Amino acid sequence: MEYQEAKAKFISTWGSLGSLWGINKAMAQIQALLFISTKPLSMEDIMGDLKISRGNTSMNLRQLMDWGIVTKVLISGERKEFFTTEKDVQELARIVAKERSRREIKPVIKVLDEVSSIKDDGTQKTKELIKQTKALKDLTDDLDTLMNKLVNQKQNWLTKSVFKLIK
Amino acid sequence: MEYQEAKAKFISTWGSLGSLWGINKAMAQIQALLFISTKPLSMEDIMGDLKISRGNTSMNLRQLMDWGIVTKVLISGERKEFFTTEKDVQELARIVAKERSRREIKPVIKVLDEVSSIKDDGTQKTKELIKQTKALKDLTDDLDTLMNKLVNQKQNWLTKSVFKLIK
DNA sequence: ATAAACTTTCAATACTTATTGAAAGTTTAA
DNA sequence: TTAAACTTTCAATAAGTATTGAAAGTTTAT
Repeated sequence: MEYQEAKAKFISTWGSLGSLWGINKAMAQIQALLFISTKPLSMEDIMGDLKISRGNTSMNLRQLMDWGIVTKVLISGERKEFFTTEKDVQELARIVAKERSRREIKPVIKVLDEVSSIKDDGTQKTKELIKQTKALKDLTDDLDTLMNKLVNQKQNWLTKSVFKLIK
Repeated sequence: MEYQEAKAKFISTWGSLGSLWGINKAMAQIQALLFISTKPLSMEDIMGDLKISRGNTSMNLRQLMDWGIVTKVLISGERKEFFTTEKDVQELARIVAKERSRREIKPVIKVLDEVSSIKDDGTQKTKELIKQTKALKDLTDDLDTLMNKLVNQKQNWLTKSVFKLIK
């Protein structure tokens, strides 16, 4: 496999995988492109390479910056803006985990908590609703806590954690 | 909040959350309905309660059965088929984790492995592609391993794991 | 073997989400 | 201050997904 083919395969796979880590295709592809680039890229570079429109590029770069995954870099002598992504995969994982927790998991925990706190009117179906949503709330809470714990151990958190659990 | 309101809120939240655990809205809503039901439900029951068509119900029930989350139950004296979902949240989490690993994560690891194994032609950009996809592959691999480890500890795996990591 | 009861399939359609591109907005240099 | 260089916005539209509903298929009882 040649460089071009490998690059295309990587970007396309990472793009369609976006949904797995909660972002859309174009966002994921832009991030992938920056991730394997040896230097910051301009909007023109990105548009050209991925063959997407200026508007699309602009909006998705902004979202990536909102997530804290991509940053603008100013290159002296250049009028255009250039962009880079976080290059360390561990740090990238930390950012993604934190954002997803904040954006998606925490709000769900809140709803589950509300629902599981309704008054027990003594009927079977109410008891079941309370019991099951409570169980789901506890599970979600535990998973969220675990994820944040993992991710906050800066150095080599993953290897260490895997090791702890294996032994 | 009354039973009906709480039930509706739960089903709707769980439905829109489907994407978080990798299934579609109708699938998630059917599962949610079964999850808080005190007895198995027929296709009619589900269609009526969620106000979705027969075809939609049939297809999504089938998918839920493919995932191993929902099972048919035969009720003697009844001609119709009835359905239940796994009621234990821990077991549910195990199933979901395993399926997602198999369907999504493993295939990605394979691609990352292929891409990171291209011949190093000595250029900067090839070196960067290899280095970064390798790092991503290792991370994904570790996360997948960790998830499967977690999930295979049958009893109270989550609480235990959280405890281990905290202390 | 027939028909009623029930389930599945799938082409048509509705709904949702992503993308374009050109106009409006902003910044910089002279 | 002007205009060129660049970025953002957003209505229109395309692309992608989910849903319907009716016809075809299957099972069961007689």
